[in-house]
Amino acid sequence: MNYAILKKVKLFEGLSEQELEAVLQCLNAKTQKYTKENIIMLSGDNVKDVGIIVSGSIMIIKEDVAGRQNILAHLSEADTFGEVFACAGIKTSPVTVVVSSDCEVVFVEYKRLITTCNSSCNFHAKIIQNMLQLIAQKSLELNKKIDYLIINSMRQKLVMYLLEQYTIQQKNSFEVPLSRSELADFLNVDRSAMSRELGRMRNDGLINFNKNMFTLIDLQSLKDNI
Amino acid sequence: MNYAILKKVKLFEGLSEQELEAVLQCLNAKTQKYTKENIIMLSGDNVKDVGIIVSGSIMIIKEDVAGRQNILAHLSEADTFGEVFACAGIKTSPVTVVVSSDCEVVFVEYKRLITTCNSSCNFHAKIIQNMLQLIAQKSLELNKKIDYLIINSMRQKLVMYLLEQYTIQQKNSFEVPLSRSELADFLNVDRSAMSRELGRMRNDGLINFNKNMFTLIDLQSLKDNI
DNA sequence: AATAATCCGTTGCTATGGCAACATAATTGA
DNA sequence: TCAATTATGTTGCCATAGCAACGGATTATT
Repeated sequence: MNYAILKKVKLFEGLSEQELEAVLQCLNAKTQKYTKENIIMLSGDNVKDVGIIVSGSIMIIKEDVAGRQNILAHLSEADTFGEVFACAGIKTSPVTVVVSSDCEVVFVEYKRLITTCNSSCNFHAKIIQNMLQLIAQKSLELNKKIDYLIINSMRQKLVMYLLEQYTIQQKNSFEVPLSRSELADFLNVDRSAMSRELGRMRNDGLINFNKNMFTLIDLQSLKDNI
Repeated sequence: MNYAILKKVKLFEGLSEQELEAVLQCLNAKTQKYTKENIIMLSGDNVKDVGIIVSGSIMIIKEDVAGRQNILAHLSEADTFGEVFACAGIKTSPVTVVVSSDCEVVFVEYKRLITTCNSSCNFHAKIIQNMLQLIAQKSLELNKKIDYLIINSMRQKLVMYLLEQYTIQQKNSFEVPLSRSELADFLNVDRSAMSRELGRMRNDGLINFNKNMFTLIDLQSLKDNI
């Protein structure tokens, strides 16, 4: 077990190393390795355990009825997945989880995670508190995702995304962490149409870009486009 | 205080009447009345407390950058709102809450809700457990909302909605709980365009409707339209 | 290095659906 | 009861964006 990473897991925040070891034992933790493109969980699959990413990264995606993919989230080291479904007590997953770069995942049994067992596992209370925060924050992320989805102009979506990156990275020039097709899937638009719109925005003197480096030229006009 | 309703609140599940009274005292519960159309909380407002609906109903909405409204949820008696934001520890609300029919809301202080105070309030543990489930389930609802939003054909959205109502109500003919404009806001489409599409679906022999009564005529073809 | 595979931009075509403007029906309120 | 307001349906216009098909560029594979 990679304790260096596991210590950083939000779910285990505030636990001593000893407690952490005990937890993992108590939760019947098991490590599993996956290679890129593999599917860890398919929408409709039985939700078994909560996954903790120890290395690599994954994507949480949804497919609409036409089969188009939509990226809900990118997760990497020390992130967890499946806890919401576990806590909500549903049987099948509403999302698909795919490996985005070779990864190692520790699975723990969720039943034991949220039900206080015997007195020797009194860290459960702490874990439940952590879980509460974690799930609330994930809920907020979905909320934000919805902000993107309810916009129905592609340019607005792009502006919103770029301004958000600008806010995060605090620079006019920054690298976007998504490939073009990933960005399109994230914004729920067609890749080629997005490519065209990015070109238009460049023509309009709003932005510039080269590969994944984007430069916001006219911030004010960009904001006016929202 | 209307204990008959408060007893049904998910958050207080498993509490005795005495405990419930103690909780409300401990949480500094205060009742507030609102009339239709009023705004209980505006997107961007400071999140203060958790609201519990004792009578009437409300809507949780989001506005996109262009000002178009999107209905996230309808809540009524014994439902709660604001708990996610409270638990996530954010300061401003990402959603707007409007009164949909005259209502009475009990507000409780969320800080006290999730932090165990003194020993006399040992029901906190129970409440936290309830909170965990509640938030997880709300997260799932957002997940479902996203299912609607990522679809980009209006007919598919409508079919999805109607089939869901069919599943819930177990009848080929049923009343939809939303007005036309509410349905449009819920599906994130233009009302008049939706009206047109509903007409097309009727012409195509898929459905029939009169006011809020809908009849699914050709279930198979409907499903094929997904 | 050569080939294959993937990524990304380009472009033409076209259906979809947003918007506006109006008509009619239903509901509310005085 | 009548007027006013609101809800819903209708329709024309047209911009947006999806789709498909292709080509060049970049990356991976052997």
